[in-house]
Amino acid sequence: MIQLYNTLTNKKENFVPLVPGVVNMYVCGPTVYNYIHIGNARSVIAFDTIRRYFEFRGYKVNYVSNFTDVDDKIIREGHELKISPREVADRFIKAFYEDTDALNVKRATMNPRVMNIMNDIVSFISDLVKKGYAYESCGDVYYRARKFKNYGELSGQSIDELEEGASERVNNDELNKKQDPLDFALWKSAKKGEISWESPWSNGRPGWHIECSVMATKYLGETIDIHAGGQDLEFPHHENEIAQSEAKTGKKFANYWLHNGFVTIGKDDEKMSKSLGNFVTVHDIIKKVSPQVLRFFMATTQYRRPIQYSQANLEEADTNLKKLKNAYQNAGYRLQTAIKDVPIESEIKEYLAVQKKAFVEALDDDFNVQNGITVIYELAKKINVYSALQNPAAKSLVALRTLLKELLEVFGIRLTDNLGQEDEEIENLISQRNKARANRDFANSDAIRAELKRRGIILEDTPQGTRWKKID
RNA sequence: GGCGGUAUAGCCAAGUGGUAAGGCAGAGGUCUGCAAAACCUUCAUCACCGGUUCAAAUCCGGUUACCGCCUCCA
Repeated sequence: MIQLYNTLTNKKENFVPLVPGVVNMYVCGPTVYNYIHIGNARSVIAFDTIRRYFEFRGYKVNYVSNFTDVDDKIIREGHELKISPREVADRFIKAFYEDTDALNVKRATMNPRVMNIMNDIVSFISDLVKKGYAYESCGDVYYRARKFKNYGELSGQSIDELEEGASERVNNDELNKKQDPLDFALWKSAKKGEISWESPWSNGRPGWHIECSVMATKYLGETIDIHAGGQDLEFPHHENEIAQSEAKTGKKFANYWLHNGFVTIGKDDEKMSKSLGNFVTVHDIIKKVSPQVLRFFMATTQYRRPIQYSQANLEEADTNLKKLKNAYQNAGYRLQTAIKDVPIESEIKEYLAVQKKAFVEALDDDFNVQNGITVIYELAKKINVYSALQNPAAKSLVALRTLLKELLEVFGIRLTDNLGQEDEEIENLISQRNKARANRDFANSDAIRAELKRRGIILEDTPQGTRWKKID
């Protein structure tokens, strides 16, 4: 039984989907006005990993994540680049896919865009107006927060406390239009020259929160299993989504709310964000660090914990990932000389079952990837020990490395064999080197090894002979 | 001020009452001509104070420090 920490109740709960075997999840996606930063990547990777785990456990996952392509920042960016908002969005949606593909993030079942569902948004808002949950004011439409009785439920705040915070910062212009400082915009009339869409109230565009309510209910149903996003979206974004959706449908919006922790940066572990200006984009980072390493680094930290982004931590992830790759490749190499015609030892069979069970128990517990990765290290060690035996059975080697591969897939890590083969020139150099070694002409043999290393080829002498691989 | 989250070895990090998993780094060793890869051994009393208990990192009370949300942000 999978257990999830539900932000709505602040408790770990058994996960029971509405439809057995199916998970409908909605994940808040980025505003596409720039390359994604590693904080966005963290969220994307965290929920991709969770999705992969659900699939590993046999669920079918319908995964919907939006692109916010109507927004002040996009309009501003468009002005600067002298292109339309749509072109800004197109450009950075393309970049989003490039970056997330590099991170081996599975494509969402669907990535709806705000511009494409304008009619649905207008109709959703109209319903809220009809029901008395929203009102028009000077061409804008606002949501009556106080009218929704559970307002504040998700963030655990009483409405009066929220009111206090809100009243301090609402400016006069807003205050004049709003009946209450807590009310938030569903529709904003366009300023002169701004991109806009027609509506019963004004030519304008939607407020920020409404798109997710519309998309989630439109594509996944009035009640969804899981709604996810960054911790900073808990209030007001998700609070407002609940208010909008539940006021309209009269049904519970989402059964489980999942929020990922932040990426921190610098010696003070400060939150990284676009507004603080201390952000690092994935686009830049993967020029220097293998995207697989970044993926491994993030996927092996439990989604609710903060992640400290630092060179040292990335390097450690790199070391650890290499170790796992080596185990896989060591077994692959040994396969060539392993005994073919014997069955898997029962001890190995049992071992694999025990490890897999331990992995599932770990991840079932609110995706405790730390304990999951411990199982994987244990498995890697076993593989190395088994590979070093006098007479390993090919079938056991295959079974061992298959489990390793399968488990790492959950983290979005793809293992491959990278042993070099069938390169005549390199094979020749290796056999020259081995002749030199046999003659104890180590000066010569080391020179050959150094030359190959210069060309990106690593040699490893094993009891089964010399193998080589490319530096990755 | 309100709400929430952290605090375990040099670093990352498991562990919710029974005597501190795992990884990195470090030290020693095995294998190797030397390497590489790998394996073995070694390395902490859990922020602080007080309490409950036969027994607490784990429960209770208090203190301190850090982070986040309450305004656009994953």
